[in-house]
Amino acid sequence: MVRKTKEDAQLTRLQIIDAAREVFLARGVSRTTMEHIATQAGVTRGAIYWHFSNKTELFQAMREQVFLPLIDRMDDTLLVEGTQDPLTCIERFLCGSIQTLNESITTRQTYEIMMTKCEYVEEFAIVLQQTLSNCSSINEKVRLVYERAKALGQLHPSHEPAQLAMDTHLFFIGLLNMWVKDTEGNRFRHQAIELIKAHMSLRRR
Amino acid sequence: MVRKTKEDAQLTRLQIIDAAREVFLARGVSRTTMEHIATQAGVTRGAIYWHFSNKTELFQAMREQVFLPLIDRMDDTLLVEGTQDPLTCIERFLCGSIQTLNESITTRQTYEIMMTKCEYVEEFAIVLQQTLSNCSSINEKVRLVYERAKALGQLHPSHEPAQLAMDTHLFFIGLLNMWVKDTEGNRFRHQAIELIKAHMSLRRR
DNA sequence: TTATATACAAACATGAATGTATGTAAACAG
DNA sequence: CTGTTTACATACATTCATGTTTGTATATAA
Repeated sequence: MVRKTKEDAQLTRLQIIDAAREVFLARGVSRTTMEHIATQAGVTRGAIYWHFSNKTELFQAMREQVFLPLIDRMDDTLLVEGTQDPLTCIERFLCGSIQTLNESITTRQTYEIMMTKCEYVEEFAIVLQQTLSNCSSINEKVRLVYERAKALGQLHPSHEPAQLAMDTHLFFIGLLNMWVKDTEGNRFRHQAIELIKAHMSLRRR
Repeated sequence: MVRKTKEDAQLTRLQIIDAAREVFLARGVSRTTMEHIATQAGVTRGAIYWHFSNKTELFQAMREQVFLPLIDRMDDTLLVEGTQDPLTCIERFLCGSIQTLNESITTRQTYEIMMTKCEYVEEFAIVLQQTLSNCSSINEKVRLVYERAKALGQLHPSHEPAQLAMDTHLFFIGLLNMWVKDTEGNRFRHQAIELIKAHMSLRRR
């Protein structure tokens, strides 16, 4: 059972990433051994070291699997103007993210790993910086939409788009945090959508 | 240089905790070795194992050093009613927490460790649960204060205290997260107070 | 058809890190 | 003044994870 076809190889690669995600979630990234992942994937460490040079690279692959498509979706939802009124745009974006978490186990697990099962030091410190700059760009985009809302007179005159955007952004970071940490699912998960709507209704004139 | 007096012993205990905090911050909890901590503290592993049975216990000690006093302060600020109007109460509580982070290096470092340099698995999973229940109680207290505000007619009639509390709570979690992660200090740290005031002003009638 | 590169498995060598056990000098109790 | 306990340092044994090397069967290119 060696030397598979190229497609077979890509399949084991995906199996390894899947296995890594499971084990990372259960044992934390640091305590996870290549051996753990190999066993979970039904291969040997040799296979893993063939596809990835070390655990960090494997972690990055797992991360990109969910984050790259997510960034694309963000632009679609937030920046396609004209179709909807701005505030609904933001609301949809926030709800959409929660919905993705609800529907995609992979995304959910990856978020949980990144928030509570990973230490951002040395090679991983970059990830934190990437996340931060990602946050900045979200914030920027939300601000632009609030600008449009203000131009359309949908906001209270005393509210500044920049501050509203930051407030929404921080609210959402908090929501994501609690959503992910609330693994029992009783407290936040099923009322997240309501919370978003309540948050947005604070802004509507 | 052995067998210090009891006070000396307590002092080395504190030195060990200090050293642990420094090393945890720099290398992450998992990658930190007892040897690392010992070297930083200027003792041997023997000293550490005398005071703490393992790394987890040492971590807990470091954590309690800042979190126990913090919980006390929270009650004081939030629950002493009558002196101030409710909304100012909340605002003061939020600003006070940020101020503590600004003033106390120990608190700041401990928060950073707990947010980005620690994996919440196995023995550490309890910490996450503790933090969550802590959050619930904060949320509860904030809600009570919003109830008072509503009774005093300080809120828009359409705003429910429970939802406002959750919104404020999530905003604050997000703010803490970004504050801590923004180690360069240029983006969030110096505008945190403004953000809190803007957030609260959204609520005032 | 043969040579080579691929996709792994298996074996090996090395380097930690942990916990414990033992040693020891000084504080303290009597 | 002596015995005991304290507060460590030192030494030891064990476990374990990593990266690399080697082996190998098969796809694939030529």
